[in-house]
Amino acid sequence: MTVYEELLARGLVAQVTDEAQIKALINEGKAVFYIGFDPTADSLHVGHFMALCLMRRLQMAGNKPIVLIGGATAMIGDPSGRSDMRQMMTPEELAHNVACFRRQISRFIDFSDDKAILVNNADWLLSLNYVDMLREVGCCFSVNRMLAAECYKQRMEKGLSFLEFNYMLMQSYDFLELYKRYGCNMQFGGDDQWSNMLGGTDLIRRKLGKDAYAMTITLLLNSEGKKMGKTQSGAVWLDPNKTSPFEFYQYWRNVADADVLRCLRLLTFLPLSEIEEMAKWEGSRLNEAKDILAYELTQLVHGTAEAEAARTASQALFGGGEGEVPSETLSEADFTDGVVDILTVLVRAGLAPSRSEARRAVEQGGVTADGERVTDIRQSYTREQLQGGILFKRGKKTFKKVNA
RNA sequence: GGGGGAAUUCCCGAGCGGCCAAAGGGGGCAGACUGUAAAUCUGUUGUCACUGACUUCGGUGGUCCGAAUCCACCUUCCCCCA
Repeated sequence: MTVYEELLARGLVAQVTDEAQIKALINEGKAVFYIGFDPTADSLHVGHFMALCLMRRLQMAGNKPIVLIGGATAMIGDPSGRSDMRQMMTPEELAHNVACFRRQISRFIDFSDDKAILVNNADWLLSLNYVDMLREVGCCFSVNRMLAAECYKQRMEKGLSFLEFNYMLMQSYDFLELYKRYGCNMQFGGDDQWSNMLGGTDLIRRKLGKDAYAMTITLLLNSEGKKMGKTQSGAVWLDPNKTSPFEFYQYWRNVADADVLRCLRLLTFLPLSEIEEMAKWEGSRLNEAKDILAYELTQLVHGTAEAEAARTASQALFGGGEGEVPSETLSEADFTDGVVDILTVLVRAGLAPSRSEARRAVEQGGVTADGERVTDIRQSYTREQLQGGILFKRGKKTFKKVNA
């Protein structure tokens, strides 16, 4: 199976400019392609992960990846598909984010022996002269066409600032610049990037009279059409300090039945034949597929040791075996007269954001300590009781081992 | 630049002087049922020293016994005209 066929079969391909050309280029390993990552946070998330995996697949097939960090574009903010303007970041925040991105990306892509390139568009965008830019690049864009683009639809109602409106030009300029510098002939990106990417291929054609190609990756949506990789407390991050390997594992272990197969295909490197086998599994057996999904992804992002640990911990909690569970150690200050009350424990362990919520959880019978339901909000524990650690659960899926 | 309108709790959105911690929906959380799934039903959803107190309705100041509700100024956004 060729690389392109595999991408298709996995459902990774959303839109392409010229399928025949793209197919030929990447199958023969002749693509020099780039994907841009705007450092809008201090960690990559699942969407980035998909893009990086795609890079890896293509790199393995002999193509050359260029990772573009959007140090300059992040200062503008891509309005595509957004309903609100992004918050402007300070240069300090940006520099920090860029450093975080670099560190994480290098874990996924092999930069040795010039097999891949990492660049920052701040290196060329920041020094541009406004009037020159308008004359050279601005003249190639039709405002009429831009406004008609699907990605601005929401913004046509809520308002779109001129700042953000320029984002498309910046991204297009990046593609042109990379084409000139490295012979970059292809750009990949999330499906929401389609118009920006087309802007690039258009610009290259107008300025250089050359063809370049673009392909977008399917957005990771669940069966209800919502973006995956998000929890109520925010994104599922790749940084273990922001989303622990255990939480990361649990996120995937808990996907809906209807989404497991799609996730396996889109996110893992497991052979398609194996995944098709799992498609035959029904009912509760799908839990096995979820475990495989969770394990595979945790391994890719955090390594085998962490994946094993997360799996063991998970099985311990839900199955009854033994394993390392996330824990929290109380400090002297948490004890009053040698005891801690249940509400303090829940808040300190991060199982409840406030005492009020902890109280409600207990009152509604949602809290257990070592399997025993806690029924009294005045319940308290001595240092000795906590010495060996007590497993507190809030609901079925959130827990912490608490030690004194 | 001129004219009109809006800002409410996580989101949407009601409220237009006391009965407002603020309707309704969505989302979240918990319980029942389950397979760590989905669907369904129930409860809950500002904080705390929790049958009470405190802080919240863009910001600041004011009127009033009393303001999310009235007045002034400010900030931001939307719409129409240019």
